[in-house]
Amino acid sequence: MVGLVRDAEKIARLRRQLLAWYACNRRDLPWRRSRDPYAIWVSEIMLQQTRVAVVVERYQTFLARFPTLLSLAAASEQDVLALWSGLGYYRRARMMLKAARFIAEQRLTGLPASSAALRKLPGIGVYTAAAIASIAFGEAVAVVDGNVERVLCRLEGWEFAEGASESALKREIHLLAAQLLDPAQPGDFNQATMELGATVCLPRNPRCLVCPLAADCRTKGEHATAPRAPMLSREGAHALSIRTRRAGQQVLLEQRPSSLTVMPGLWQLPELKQTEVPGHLLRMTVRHAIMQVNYYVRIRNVYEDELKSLTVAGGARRWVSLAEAAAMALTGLTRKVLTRAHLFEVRPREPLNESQS
DNA sequence: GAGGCGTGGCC
DNA sequence: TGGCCAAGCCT
Repeated sequence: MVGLVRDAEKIARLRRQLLAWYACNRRDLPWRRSRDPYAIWVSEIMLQQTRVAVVVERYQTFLARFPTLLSLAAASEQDVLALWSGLGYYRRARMMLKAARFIAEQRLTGLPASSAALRKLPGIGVYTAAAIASIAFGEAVAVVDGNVERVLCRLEGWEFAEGASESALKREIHLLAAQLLDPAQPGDFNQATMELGATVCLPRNPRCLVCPLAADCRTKGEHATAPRAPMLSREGAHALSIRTRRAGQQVLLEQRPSSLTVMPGLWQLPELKQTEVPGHLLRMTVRHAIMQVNYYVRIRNVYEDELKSLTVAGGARRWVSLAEAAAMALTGLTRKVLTRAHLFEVRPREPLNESQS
């Protein structure tokens, strides 16, 4: 399977073409302007299973609020989650905070500088350890993420065989990535491969005409991808209420119990039963996907004096101003509803929520 | 090792 | 409209 090892010339050519392409085509992303290992770390955690466009916005805000590892270590979990609100996979934020506190408690000067040491920190797996080590510290270790897998499989014509173990192929991919890696500039090489996968060697419609590796590619983009687990799409439905005080501009939020596996500790609008949002009170409907479930959520207003007659669930509750709410660890759905209801807009004169029934 | 963990946007 | 993702990690 590994046929490259004796072909030093081909390896040199691939490196040269990839790096030359990257030098001209790299996107100007904020974390590429930093050499700070902490900043690289933040970007890599945020980028896990998350689109670049979303991360670009959040990365700057996060670093402005927590500019150093020590400032993060001193933060409360709720403050960190508040900045993570809407990004999803909230465990990432919790683990990053945990790692920052661990480093601070050990009185270390910063992140460990080797991939092996990084790997021991919570939230840093094989990929992230290699990414930080190569990009921030120049360690000659290859990264393998979804992009690299796709690029190398297409390059070599490797396929995920039906029913066969994926681990053998994954091992080959790691070996090949390690062979190709340019030890002189591992950070750039790794980012170049990922960038190629993200912008040229696309999953569905690869742009082979502009690919710097096309001449050496065995598939020209034609290759079977790994069989995906069939996505179940269930329909769920529940209702949320925007509960407002008539006098003050406040909403009622409840905190999800810390024992939950999904979004523990985050704040949300109180839930209602479907029947408690009849059509004439419906303010809006929001589609919101949580994992593999599409929820069609019905929203109504509930004023404070109506609360007693409606469903009451357990959990901590707080009346908060909209400014406070905007700064809290809201679930993505709640943030979406409050934004879409224009509650986060500054409209001083307008009485809140009385425009519709 | 498979399943759990979020979300906004794209087609 | 609704299915399908996108720079993984943990258990």
